[in-house]
Amino acid sequence: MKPTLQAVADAVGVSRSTVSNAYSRPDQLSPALRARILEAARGLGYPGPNPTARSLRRGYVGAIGVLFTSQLSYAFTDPFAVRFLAGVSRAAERHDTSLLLIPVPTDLNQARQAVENAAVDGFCVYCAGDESWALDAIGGRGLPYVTTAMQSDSGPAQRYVAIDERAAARSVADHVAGLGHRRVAFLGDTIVPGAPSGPLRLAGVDEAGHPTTRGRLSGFRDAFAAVGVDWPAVTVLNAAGNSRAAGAEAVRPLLAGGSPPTAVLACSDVLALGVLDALAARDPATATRHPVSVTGFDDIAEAATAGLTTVRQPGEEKGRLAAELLLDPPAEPAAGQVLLDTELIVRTSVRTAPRS
Amino acid sequence: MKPTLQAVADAVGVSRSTVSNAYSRPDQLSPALRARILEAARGLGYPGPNPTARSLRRGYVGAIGVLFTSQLSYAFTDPFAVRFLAGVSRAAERHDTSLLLIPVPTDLNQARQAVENAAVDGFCVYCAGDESWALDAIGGRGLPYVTTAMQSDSGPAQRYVAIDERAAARSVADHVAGLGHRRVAFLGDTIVPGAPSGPLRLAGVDEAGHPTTRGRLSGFRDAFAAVGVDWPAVTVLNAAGNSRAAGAEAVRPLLAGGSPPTAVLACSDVLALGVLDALAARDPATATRHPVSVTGFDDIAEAATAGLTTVRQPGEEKGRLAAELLLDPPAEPAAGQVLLDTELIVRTSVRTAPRS
DNA sequence: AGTAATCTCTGGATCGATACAGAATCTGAA
DNA sequence: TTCAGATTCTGTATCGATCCAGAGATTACT
Repeated sequence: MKPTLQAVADAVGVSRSTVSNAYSRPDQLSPALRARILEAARGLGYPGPNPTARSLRRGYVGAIGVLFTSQLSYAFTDPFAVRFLAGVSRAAERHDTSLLLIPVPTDLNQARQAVENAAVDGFCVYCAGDESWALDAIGGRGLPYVTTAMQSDSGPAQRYVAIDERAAARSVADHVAGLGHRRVAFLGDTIVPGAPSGPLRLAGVDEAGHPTTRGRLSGFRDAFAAVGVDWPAVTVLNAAGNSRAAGAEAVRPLLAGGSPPTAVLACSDVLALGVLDALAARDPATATRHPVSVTGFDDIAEAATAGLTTVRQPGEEKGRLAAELLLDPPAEPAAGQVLLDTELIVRTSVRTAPRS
Repeated sequence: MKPTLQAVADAVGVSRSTVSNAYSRPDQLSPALRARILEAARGLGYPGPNPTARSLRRGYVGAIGVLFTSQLSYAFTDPFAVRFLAGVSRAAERHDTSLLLIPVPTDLNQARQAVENAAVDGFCVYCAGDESWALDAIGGRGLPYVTTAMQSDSGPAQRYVAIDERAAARSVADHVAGLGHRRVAFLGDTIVPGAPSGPLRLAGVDEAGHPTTRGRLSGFRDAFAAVGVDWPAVTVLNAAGNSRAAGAEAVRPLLAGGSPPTAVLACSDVLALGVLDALAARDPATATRHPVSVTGFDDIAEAATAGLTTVRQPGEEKGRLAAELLLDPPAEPAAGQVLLDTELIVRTSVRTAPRS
């Protein structure tokens, strides 16, 4: 059994409080006594105050939770999520705070419990779907949180670091439309829960499940509606997951068809890279007959080497700011609602539309 | 103030224990009473047992620490570290365990304290230098840990998931040597603490600070010694960090020189990619006059697209196994010491050596 | 009916520390 | 010498739960 504070106190012949002070408030006792205490502690093999007991008494933990409402390992699979995490960790470092990554079970009840059982002082919630249950649970515990998307019931005190998804998406789509593309496809991840990979019939963007996807699709739609390509004329492609493979698989049938789109606008770089994979796999003849332009979203590192035209959002900055907002809340509530700028990055993956 | 267990107990008119059981041991009370209790809890806004108090009493936390002895944000910057984390998180998910990522201050005393203050049940230590102080601190707390490298004082109970660095490095180096390269350079990150970027005079590999680097350099050395290229004849290049930029910067002077090496063997893919960057930046004339082969180490995703010849080590597997070993220790101590297989991946970045 | 076994629930002890008010000792100035 | 003020240390209450031995009430069995 590891010795406790009490054991050290007994060994030195002082009170528990004094030993505690030796560790946590050195100014409260003479340096000589403090030295004696630490010495004795070393001798007994006392490793310092028990972190859990300390948190209980102090009422704070020194850690913030980072919540991915999907599978935790996703956080390390998606390059953009990784950059977000990098930003969060940078802020955490500055504040001497640890990061607790919590696996979220698929069962909603268990998921809620996971959030309720996390020993943290607050949460950074990475939004990639419906996380209202999580915000509920966090709020129920009275803990502060910051999200990466404006919440629908967003009050003035609701903190977030987000981008204007719709405007950002519109900027790439305008670029594509401006180059003459009219037969286009929009590609998104799990647009409708449970839908199969491939073309999807959607009455409108409102049917998209995730707010982020909805926002991006809206931007795409707006741009093409502005040049006379109305909603039913565009193809909506559903990918079964946010991965290259899923992106490639989703477009494949369309590419094999007689008149493929001249451009595919994807809701993420990862999906877009998948499209490029699928295009590269076509035989050269069809490739020259039917050139296909591609755009992504996020501007991850691979996008640059792949020459992918995309819209950049500052991932690390997003994470850093979110954590900063949580750990060091601004006095002005308005300062807690941040909309980051995005930037259209033009590369080689979009060409002028071929004359039909 | 949030209500406590006691408040709920009072409201229902039962004892604290019973309310506690309602949450943690449903089989210990009648379903009817349990329902009434949970109902009352909802009514009062009781969010469930306080995680910290629970851990204190139960004596375990439900989280494991992941320790990067360098800067925490490094963990998300280095692709191999990210894959390791992905593996750890996968295992954590299976065991319903959270991951605590702890920022480690540069000051050694504070660093030790950070480890001592972490509320966790054990540690996965990602080895990338000297972490003996951390292992000491963890051991001092009586917590279990698993490392990613054989420790020097490794007893039979010492758990780790590692690779044979030397043999792995030798396999790529043999490949390069077999293709006739004799004028070569070895590139490593921070080979000697504080050394500047660029060529380094080393009496032998033993002078390399980090065990991992030492192992890899040894493998490189062995391979070339076997074909008659002895240590003083090879150039050792020091990179100031594990990044593309650092890799590129480290080789630049050598490439600019009159007789550059015909091959550069890097201790990591990231560095190797940096070398490729530097090579691509040369003017075409010198590029054809002095072709340079390059090898990496790890086989990260970018290596494939860059055509980098490298040696693959299973990063996710490493993380997964490490966490698994920690969370579910094997009865046999020998099973706690894992050496993973590596594989030479031949791509296009290594060509036959030009005839001198 | 009698007794054992089972099911529910209770209460005090405990996990390992920190907070805070106050006691004891020491300083220095009048 | 005396007394206010600073310094150093103590002791009790407390953070919010879980554990465990055992009390009552029920059920089961012979």
